[in-house]
Amino acid sequence: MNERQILSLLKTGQVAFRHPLKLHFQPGTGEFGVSVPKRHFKRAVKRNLLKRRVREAYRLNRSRLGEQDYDIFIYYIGKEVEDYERIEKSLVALLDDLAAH
RNA sequence: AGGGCAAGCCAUUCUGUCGCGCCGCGAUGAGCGGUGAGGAAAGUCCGGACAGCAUAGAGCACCUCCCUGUGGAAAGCACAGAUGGGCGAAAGUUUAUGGAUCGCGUAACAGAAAACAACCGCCGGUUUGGCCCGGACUUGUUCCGGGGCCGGCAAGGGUGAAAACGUGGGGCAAGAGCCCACGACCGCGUGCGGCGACGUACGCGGGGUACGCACCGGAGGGCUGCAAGGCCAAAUAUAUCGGCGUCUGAGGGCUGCUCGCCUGAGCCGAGGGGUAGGCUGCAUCAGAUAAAUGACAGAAGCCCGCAAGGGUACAGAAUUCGGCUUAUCGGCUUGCCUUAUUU
RNA sequence: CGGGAUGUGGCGCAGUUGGUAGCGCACUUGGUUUGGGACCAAGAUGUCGCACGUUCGAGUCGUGUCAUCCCGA
Repeated sequence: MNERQILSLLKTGQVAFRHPLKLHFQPGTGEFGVSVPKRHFKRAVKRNLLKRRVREAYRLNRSRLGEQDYDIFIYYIGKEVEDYERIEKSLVALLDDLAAH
């Protein structure tokens, strides 16, 4: 996703939240993006680690969305580095809600 | 064996499951093959490459660096060394450094004084009519002591970060490098050693410190930076108002000033309108463009702990290279110092 | 990625030639008032972001470091 797509998604898309993730979504072509704010994690290593965990969780669980494709952008809202299990749990819950909707 | 110093190096390793970027083959798919973070990729503190703009030239400013030699494109760079200081028992380590001392400034508090000096003090004088007080006696135009006054001195003075060479002797009214001997320091000259900073021996001369500014000398510096710059696409408008100007010349020529040179019809301010998407720059086996180089699990090694168990750093490329600085669990190699024991 | 600025009492700020660190608001105590506010008097409050260096002596000078903020397509 490029900057323009993200801005339009943030503007027009819907929002769901479950600690430590915030999910922006709208029906689309299956675009995906992640952001971890520099404000909470000063070191690039930690930001990269969190982005990779979120991406991995999305990759393994995106099939839960079913037929409909969504453009999705995820903010990492938490202030601590959470382990993979916790992140996956949150994301699965979010995706299940979205699919049910 | 313990402790320490210096230099260099490494940055855990394997397996399984599921995956990612780029390149090549393939047909665009499936697939196959290759390749994919660091010693600091970091901070952005220096210096380059590269790019754009500028560049007839001259002078003055300004900024940076400053012991010596070598290396280097250069550097607030590296290595080796010199001298002084700090730390250490030592191995070592750390820090400062051009010249000149003519000029200016500062040295709080304390202290007599912080750089002209003279508060206490020490010494001399106070006479022919000639200051004051006390004492002596032979009662005076006398003598003694003190104060005051005049003059000399800078040795001593609880301070201070720092006090105007040290010790001994001479000298003097008292004193003083005032003079002498020895020593320390500074400068100059000569010899010797060294490429050199410098060291050393001898001789001669000298006597108020430290820091900063200014001064002098040498070396370097055009400016801006990949959000530079190039290409493509998209979009349009300059309505109106004010000021300056068209060869007696506006404005511009991206570090200041002066001269000079080049260019030559627009420029500046208010106000208004449009676009802000993509490719390239981006490499010599990383080369993305909201950014790949991974996630999870299990062993082995190492460390801590009686054990259960825990720990296994700092940290993630964004045009690129040479340095510097900072962060960093732990380990290896080599050389050296030191302590203890045994032989 | 590049350029620039700022860190001083609780808050907002001063502090140049290095020499006991200040101001306003807020705070505490006392007075005044029936009570409160306002006013008057007194008082407390500081690792000067952190570390090292230069110096006899650093808020001030130098170097490094941390944090915050601003600007630039």
